[in-house]
This record gives sequence, structure tokens and C-alpha cells, in this order.
Amino acid sequence: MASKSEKTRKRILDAAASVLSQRGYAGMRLGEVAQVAGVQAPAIYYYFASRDELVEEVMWAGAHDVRIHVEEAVAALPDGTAPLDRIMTAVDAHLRYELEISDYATASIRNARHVPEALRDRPAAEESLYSHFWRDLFEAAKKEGTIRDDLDATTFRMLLLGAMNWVVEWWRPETRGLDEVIAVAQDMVRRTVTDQEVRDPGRGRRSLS
Amino acid sequence: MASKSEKTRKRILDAAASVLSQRGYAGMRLGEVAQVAGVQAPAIYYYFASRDELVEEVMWAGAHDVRIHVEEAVAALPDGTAPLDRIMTAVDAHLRYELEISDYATASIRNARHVPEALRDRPAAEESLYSHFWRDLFEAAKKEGTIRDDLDATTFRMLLLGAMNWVVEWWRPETRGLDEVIAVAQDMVRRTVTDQEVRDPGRGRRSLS
DNA sequence: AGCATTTTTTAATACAGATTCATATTCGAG
DNA sequence: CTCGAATATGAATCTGTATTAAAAAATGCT
Repeated sequence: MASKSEKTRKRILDAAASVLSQRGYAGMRLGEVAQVAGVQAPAIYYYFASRDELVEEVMWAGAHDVRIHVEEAVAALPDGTAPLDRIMTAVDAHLRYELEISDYATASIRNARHVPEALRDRPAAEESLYSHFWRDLFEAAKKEGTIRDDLDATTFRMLLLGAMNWVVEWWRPETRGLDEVIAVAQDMVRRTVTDQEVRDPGRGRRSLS
Repeated sequence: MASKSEKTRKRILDAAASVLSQRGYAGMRLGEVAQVAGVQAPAIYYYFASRDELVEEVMWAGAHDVRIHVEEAVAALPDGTAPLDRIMTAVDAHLRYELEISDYATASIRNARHVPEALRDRPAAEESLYSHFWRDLFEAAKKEGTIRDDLDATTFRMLLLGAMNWVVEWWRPETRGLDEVIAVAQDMVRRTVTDQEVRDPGRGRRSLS
């Protein structure tokens, strides 16, 4: 099952995700990946056909994992959870996963538009599913009447995703707690989306203490 | 004046900004830069010591130009313009410049954390000035009382800049008017930042910690 | 243990671009 | 219009990294 071989492959992939997330596509060297994985560089070729194939798998996994993680977090909410609260949970899950949990996610977000076009297809398909998921979240809220009619929800969704994705470029855990970032992002959504009102306390996910 | 030489140098720089903004640091080839500039690749070395020096100059110019453009747009407002309106103008200027006007700005935003560290110092100094400018804008609004006390303005500012910077990753002029994007971004700021009445029957204005 | 297969290593090669060089062309002052 | 300096080119080189190849080591099966 978790054979030696499978574990080595995983170590290489993890190392690639880490290096890619820190150095970016241009700065990633197979030598460093190998070193982090505790292996010699040519060993990588036993598992991957090329550097680009390795990168593609990291990028795909990152896009996939974020999507699954966020979808599951939302799916785990009790039935009848308000659409806006689902969005709050999605914001929380996206930021936590991207910033605290997964190098794959970080790598995927930072490098999506920096890798050669030939590598983008599979990851892009995942991103498309993810984007669709968010669209559904917002449409449910709109249908319910939580989102004011005069908001261009699609554009706002893009801005929100952008704000969250860009956090990897500036956030440092030693400077600011992640909880604060999440709280502000959620606040921004709630206030932008709703019609001049804030939901009853106790319902929304509010991670201020 | 605008000697032939100076014009050629400018053409090369413009070409580099264009290629860098589209292909990213990893994808930029001196061959393509030369082709766009209408020159042979080695000619670049008459004006720049290396590929990286060329990149650094583009990055610096991008960071510098955005800053100047936005600062001037704000400075051009009538005396006594409300702090919040200054912020709105800054949002407008930043997005317009980044998306419609300057390849340098686009290149600088997209590649800031993708170029080798050795190239980051000069551009980073510009970014720091720009960041400081935004801090001042928000502090003026806070001092005036426009920004609600319970908002973590610093974090919000970072999220806002991120949302705006990320627009280069998804916006396509043929899909959505830039004016709409700007309007939504401004709306997001206004609603997040200002103190709105809470419609929460039976309870007074709620205060978050 | 002995042997075939899988995995990993060390040493060699390939290659895409950046960079240099020697030479040609263009420019502009006189 | 001419000649020295500035600018640009084509062909050659250099370099860092990815990639292969050949050999060695580890694994696991009977």
C-alpha cells in the first residue's frame, strides 16, 4: 500500500510544492526539489517524465485540493444554513487552506498564470469547477434575497477571490493573525453584499474574540 | 533630445514591459523582446548590461509610474475633498492605470514576487512608498471619523490592494467594462469602511470587540 | 541465501537562451 | 561630404540546468 516507492514519489511532490510555492516557477530548480526530498536530482525522472510534468501535477493537486477542501467545509454545514453563512465558511476555508495548510494550494495560486500554457489545461479545469462552485454560492444567496439587487455579484466575486488569493503575497504569520485576516475578509463580504444590514449575531461565523 | 538612441532604448524597454506583462518573468525571451522592439537581440546589450537589469528597470518603472499616477490623481482633487472620496479616486486611478494604460504597471504587479531576489530592492522601495501613501489615505479617513472604529484598516487595505492587483489575472476588456469593475471595487470600499446602521431589532448598535 | 526487479546514484550529455565578439552600418559634427 | 564615434548585426561562445545513460544498490520473492 504505502510502499516505499509511493512514499518517495510523495516526498518529491511535496518538495516540489514547497519549492514552487516559495520560489515560483522561474526559480524552482530540480536540484533544490531533490535536496528537499532527500534524493538525487535524476531520481525525479524515475517518477516524472519531466520537470514540467512534475509542475503540472503540483498545480493540479493545488487547484483540486482547495476546491475539495472548501466544498467539503461548506457541505459539512447543517442543512438550512443560510447562503450568506455558507459564503462566510467558504471564505474561511479558502484562506486557511491556502495560507496554513497546503503548499500545493499556495503554489497553484501563485503560479497559475506563470507556467507555460502547455501546462495549464488540467489545472484550469479544476479552477473552472471551483469558480463554478463560488458562482453557485452567490446565486443561492441572490435567490434568497440576501444579496442586494444592485450589486454586480460576478464582479464582486472575482474581486473577492482576488483579494484572498493575493494574501499569499503579503501575509506573514508573525505579523498578523490569520483569524484577523479572515474576519476582515468576511466583514467585507457581508457589508458589500447585504443591503445595509448586518445579520443577527450568533448566526454568522465571526472569528473575532 | 529625443535622439535616435534614446528612442531605441525606449522601444526596447516598452517591448520588455509588454512581453513581461504577458509572459511573465519565466516566459520572457530576449528574442521576443527584440522582435517586438524591431531590433536584433544583441542590440539590447548596447543599452542594458543583462536581461536582469532590463527586467529590473521595467519593474521599477512600473512601481514608480503607478505611484506617481495615483498620487497625482489624488493631488488634483479640490482642496477639502473628503478623505473617502480621495480613496475612491485612488481606486479608480490605480485600476485604470494598471489595466488600461501601462504595461509597466501590469508587469510590475504580476512579477514582483517572481523575479530573483537580487532584482527586488529598487522596485520594493517604490512599492513601500506607494504602500505608505495608501496608509496615509486611510489614516486621514480614520482621523476624520469616516472609517468605523472597529475595522482593522490595515488588513482591509491589504485586501483591497490585493483585489485590485489580482484583476490583471482575470479581467478581459471584451467581457466586462472596466468602469463596472471600478464601480464595484469602490462600492466594496465604501460599504466596508463606513459605519452602517445595523438593523437588528431590539438591540442597539452592535460593537465588535 | 540467491536472483530478478525496482529504485537510486554518479557521471556524461543535450540544449535553450543569454551573452560576447568581431564586423558592418549609421549618425552627426565639422 | 567625410570621417570618427555611436549604434546595430550575424555568427560564435558560454552557462546553467534539465535530461539520459550506465552502473550500483536496495528490495522482496521463492
